[in-house]
Amino acid sequence: MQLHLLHEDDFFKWDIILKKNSRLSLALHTLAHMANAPDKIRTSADIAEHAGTNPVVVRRVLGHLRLAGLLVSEKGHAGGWRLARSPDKITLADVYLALDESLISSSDEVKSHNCSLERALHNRVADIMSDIEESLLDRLKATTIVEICE
Amino acid sequence: MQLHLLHEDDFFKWDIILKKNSRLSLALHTLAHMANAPDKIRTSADIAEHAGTNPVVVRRVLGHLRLAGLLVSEKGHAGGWRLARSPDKITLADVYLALDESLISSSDEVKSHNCSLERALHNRVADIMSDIEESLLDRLKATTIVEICE
DNA sequence: TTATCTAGTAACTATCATAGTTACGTAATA
DNA sequence: TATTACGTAACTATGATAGTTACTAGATAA
Repeated sequence: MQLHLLHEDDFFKWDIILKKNSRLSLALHTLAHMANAPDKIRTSADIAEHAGTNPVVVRRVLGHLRLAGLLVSEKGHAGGWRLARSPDKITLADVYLALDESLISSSDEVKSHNCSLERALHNRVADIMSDIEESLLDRLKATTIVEICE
Repeated sequence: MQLHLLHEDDFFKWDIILKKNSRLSLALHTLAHMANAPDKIRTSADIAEHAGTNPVVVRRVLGHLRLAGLLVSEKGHAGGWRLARSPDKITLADVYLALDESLISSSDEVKSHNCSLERALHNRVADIMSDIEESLLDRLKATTIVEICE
């Protein structure tokens, strides 16, 4: 039925490219607004309305930023979200890493590389992908949240 | 029903990140094998079996490379696929661009940026994304198909 | 001429990631 | 004690991708 069952040499995959993913945008959007008025506490409902999405989605995304120590949240009356530290100490790399995405997906399913060509190919490309991710991070580290809303 | 209908300030999106996408891998895999034996003509069925996928998928992906002038294909008896030029003249950037993917997706749906903050944010991030894609391309241009299978 | 082989492509299905949504538990406070 | 807001599970809807079937067009061998 499926051709790839016929061949044990399971195909390996890399991906650069983009994902249909608005988490990064939502995170940056929110952080930028917070940087402009750091003392204001915002509820997920406020943020969702401003960003045109749903409070649960907001809590989901900002939860990653909380885990990464970029935001703090408080429950109950007068609760909500605020920056955990000065916005000039938060870089785009912090945000990117907080969202736990990776530029490179070298599939785990890399099994038997029968031919040496495939092994070589895999290693070469993996090295290049590492280079690329490193330079991506360097570029993101160079910009803080404050700078993107000046 | 949908909150984003309540707010005209339609949210804009960027994406870095990766897509679940094996086209790049299939393309590189195939090109690397062709570089090793440039005179051999390969059918989509051969390639599919070796890559563990389906001939139609192969023709779909390689079709992009043909449009980009990296491969040629011939129909009929003894037809199939081969390199359109020397593999040391094909860089990873050629392949990446042939597949018509873009690292950056600054959504077309960027409508009204009501607040100036959003305009600034959008412009800043777009600039950074351009930087990143440029350096990605530079890195990919630096490696040829021949080099990834040495 | 005819059979065969191969690319090109449309159309459909299956799978998966994501976002959106509802619902409810937990914690804080007026 | 009622209210507010986060935390999170569970479900649905949507869209991208790959896989698959089936067909057409073109090229060659017999």
